[in-house]
Amino acid sequence: MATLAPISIDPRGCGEAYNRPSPDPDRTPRHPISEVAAASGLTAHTLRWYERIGLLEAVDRSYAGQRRYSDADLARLAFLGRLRLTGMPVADMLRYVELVRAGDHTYDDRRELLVAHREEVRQRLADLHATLAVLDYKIDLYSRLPDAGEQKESA
Amino acid sequence: MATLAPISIDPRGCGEAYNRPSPDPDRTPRHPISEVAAASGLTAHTLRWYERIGLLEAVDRSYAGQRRYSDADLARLAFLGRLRLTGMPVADMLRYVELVRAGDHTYDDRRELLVAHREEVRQRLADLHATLAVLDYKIDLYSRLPDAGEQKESA
DNA sequence: GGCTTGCTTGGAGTGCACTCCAACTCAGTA
DNA sequence: TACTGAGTTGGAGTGCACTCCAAGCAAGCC
Repeated sequence: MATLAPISIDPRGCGEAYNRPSPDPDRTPRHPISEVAAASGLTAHTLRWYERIGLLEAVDRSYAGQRRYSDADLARLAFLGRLRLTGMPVADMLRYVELVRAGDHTYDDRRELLVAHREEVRQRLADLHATLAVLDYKIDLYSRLPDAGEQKESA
Repeated sequence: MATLAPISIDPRGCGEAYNRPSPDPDRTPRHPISEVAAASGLTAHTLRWYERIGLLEAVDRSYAGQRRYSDADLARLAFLGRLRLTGMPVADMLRYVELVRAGDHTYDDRRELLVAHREEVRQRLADLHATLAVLDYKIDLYSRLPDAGEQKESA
């Protein structure tokens, strides 16, 4: 719901980060949930929920059991956030990450899914542009006719 | 929910149609709900619901009690459809039509409301554009690496 | 020790925007 | 006259995506 604040990490890198051939166990800095919430525009609630439903791989924990997000987690989140922000249903996002988890032989399916979403995005862009024109027209109209005090029957 | 099929009437004219100084009782053709549903992309259910909650003025009825939408109704619907399609909450749409009903002294408030929505629309446009770039990047990536059969660990 | 702050959990609750239901009326056709 | 199809109603139900809750734990500070 909240506008997704741009996260510092390039969202393009995320899908790839999923299936890194695990060279070494990722020594990048770790982030507590509050920080990730602030950076991603998602609430801590939502972050936990995404993990619960499988949108996010189980996140690392501190020895006290608290979540510690890696930079790769952030990158995944950034991309997922973009998908969500542009209206992809959570169910489709889930399907996408399941394809990613399934391995390299799902490239075609993943591409197909993204292409379909791109079409949706283009359609929305067109709708928004068209509406922007209408809004400009009406706003201009109202600006030319500032509050007329009162006139004819109104109710 | 359904994509709003473009309605044949210019949506810019609608707000004005609300407060026509009632010159004569509008002799334009009348349309049954099924036709309006098809034209507007809203379901008949939704059209009745909009009327019930006050988004639409009580629509004229045939002598048998069935709704007969005027062209002015269609124009209002076209604009409301645009607002809805671009994410304005129904509550805000309701506020807008209440301002319209309240009379000509609410121009400023109406303009303010539309300006706020225009900002939302612009923000969405920016988000969508940014995401489009990411999608292009990843789709291109998947196109270059078509299904790798299988490789490393996948699960 | 006591307090605050930040985090944990599963399950229940919320808000929005429809969407459907059952029972009904009316118009048109055979 | 029977049937079909399109319309009517208020209230209840649905689906999605969160969002909150209560109860609890651990760390840091006075």
